[in-house]
Parts: sequence; C-alpha cells; structure tokens
Amino acid sequence: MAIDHLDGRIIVLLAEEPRIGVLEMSRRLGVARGTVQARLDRLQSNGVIRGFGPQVDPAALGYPVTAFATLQIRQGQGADVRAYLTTVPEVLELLTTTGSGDMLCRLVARSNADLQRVIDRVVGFDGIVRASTAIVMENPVPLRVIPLVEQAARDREET
Amino acid sequence: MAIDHLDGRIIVLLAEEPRIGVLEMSRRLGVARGTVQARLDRLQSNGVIRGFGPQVDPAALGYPVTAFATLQIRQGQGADVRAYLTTVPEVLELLTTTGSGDMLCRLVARSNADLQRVIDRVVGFDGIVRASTAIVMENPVPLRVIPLVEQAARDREET
DNA sequence: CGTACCACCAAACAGATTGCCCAGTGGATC
DNA sequence: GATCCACTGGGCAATCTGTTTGGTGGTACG
Repeated sequence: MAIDHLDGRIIVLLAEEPRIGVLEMSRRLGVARGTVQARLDRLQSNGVIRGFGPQVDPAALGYPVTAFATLQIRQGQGADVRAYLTTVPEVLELLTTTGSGDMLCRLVARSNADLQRVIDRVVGFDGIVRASTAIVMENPVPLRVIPLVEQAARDREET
Repeated sequence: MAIDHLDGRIIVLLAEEPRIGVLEMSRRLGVARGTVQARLDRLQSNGVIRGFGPQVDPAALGYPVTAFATLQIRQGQGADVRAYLTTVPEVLELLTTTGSGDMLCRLVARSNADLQRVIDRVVGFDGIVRASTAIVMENPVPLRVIPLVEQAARDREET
C-alpha cells in the first residue's frame, strides 16, 4: 500500500517504456532481477498496478468527440440506469457523485452530429429526469498517474 | 483507423490477458504469428493502441477519494491555469469544455479531509473565478474501451 | 547476545518467446 | 496477365522468463 522509492522508479520506468521486460529494468535500476520481479509481484497483488492492458485511443478508433453528461436520476432508479448505460458502448465511464441522484457520464461519439444520437440514446432512458451535457474541447492534461506515484514515493521517503 | 474484426479480437484478448505475448495470441486466434505481429504494429503506429503502460490504482496508492471540480476561468488566464494545474500531482486529468471558460478537473485525495487541502490548492490559484466540486461516491462503470472497440469492429464488418 | 526473519544479490538452468528473414499462396486491382 | 498486398508456415540465433539455490546484511525480539 505504501510506495517505496524503488517502487516508484519501477512504475515510472514501466510507464515510459512498457515493453521493457524485467531483466532490462533491473539493469537500468541497478538492482538484481529478482528484486524487480518481487517488487512487481507485490505491486500487482497489492492492486497498485492493476494491469497492463492496451491503452486505446477512442479518437483513433473514429470517435474523436468526447463529452460529459450530468444525469439526474429518478428516485430509486439508480440501478436500472446503471445497468442500461453499461450496455451503451459509447459510455466510457459512469460515476455517481454527491448531490441528489446525480451521475456523471463520459461519452464519445463519431462527430458532433453523432453525439446527438448518443445523447438521445443515453438520456432517452426512462429513469433519467434531466441531463446536461458539456462537450470536451481540449485535453490539456490527459489522464495521468505518474506525478501521483512520484508524490506517493516521496511521501514515503520523507517519513 | 478503421478496425478490423481481427484487430478487435487482438485488442480484446490483450485487454483480458495483457501478459500474453504474440505467439500465444496467434495460437488462440488461429492465425500466423506474423499476422498478429503486423496487426499490432499497425494498431500502434495508427495510434489506436497508444501503449501498454501500467494501470495504477490511485486508491491502492493511498488516494481513495476522487472528485470532479468544475472551474470557471478568468478571461485569458486559461494557459496559466493549465500550466499551474499540471504541477499539482493530485490533478489526474484536466479538460476544457464548452461554456464560458470552463474546465473540468479530476482530482484525488487521501481522504475527505485531505480533499479540502487539494481543492484549496487547486482553486487557490489566481485566474480561477469560481469552482464547484462533486465527490465521486461510486464507479459503476470504470473507464473502459472494450465495448467501443467491439462496436467499431462490428461497424467495419457490416459495411 | 544469539536467533529468526526478511529483503536483496548473484548465479544457474531449461524452456519459451522474440525479432527477423524467407518462399509460397490467394485475392484484388489495374 | 502482371502487380500488389496480406497471410501462411517454416527456420534461425539471441534473448528473456520462471524458478531455484546459496550467501549477505539489517532488524526485531526474547
């Protein structure tokens, strides 16, 4: 759960050059291969590293438009809405937030015009009272974790 | 840019068992190893697969609280705000959305109490006019792309 | 003070995988 | 008919993986 400095370096290295392999990592970090291997195993069983799945870019897939929809859910319909939205491929993420039955929904679409179709499909579901959508224009900071990892490693050291 | 059915299966397989290797994939998919290799190269140079970085779980790192902050930016301060927020490790993502100088900001914190510190640090920056924060309670659909990939592959086939 | 435990290093092994090259085949294009 | 392209199936040396072994140092604890 607490991240070591070496753990941090391992994660950063892995983020920079994912195909690197344990052996090469041990060389670059100046530690024994077994150590890296053990650390990696620990990080994975700890759940710190969830996996190494491919990072797919929706834009390159033909879905360059991203939007966030804030949904207001009718009382007691939360589970239904969740189940429904799970079946919509264009729904990339769904979160419930503080506030009266609110959900936040990350969408993608093939175009601005297509976004209309997606939104209709999403908010057309009975159980959604109201929805407001914001289109994403730019993404100055794409989803990242490295700075957080480094911070966590630093915290650990400074103790 | 357009995704083949085989491409789709490759991505899905890779998402399910990331450590699988090209050879094993070719066996499971019933195609030659060179084919899988060529497809993978193409997918990567196309940008469809951005990489294979480790998926780090902020919660396991000690940051179990997630929140979204909607920021209203003072005219012309957008660049400054971006630059500043980039330096805050707890800012995992930053997006500019439609609306008058609005940004959406994904945050994590060590606790609800700690969230206050993070928010102060974020909105304390000059150039941010107003901010409203929503704490994430549940994550019924964690960030996913597979259904979209399958959809894209299906679209391609049905043509 | 001695023991036990733990993380790490260094080395070794067989087995598997990778990157790369080649020749042949079938379909589509012009 | 000639050409291009993607795929197959095979083969090669080099490398990496998973795993085990023995040895070292530090720390916690009775």
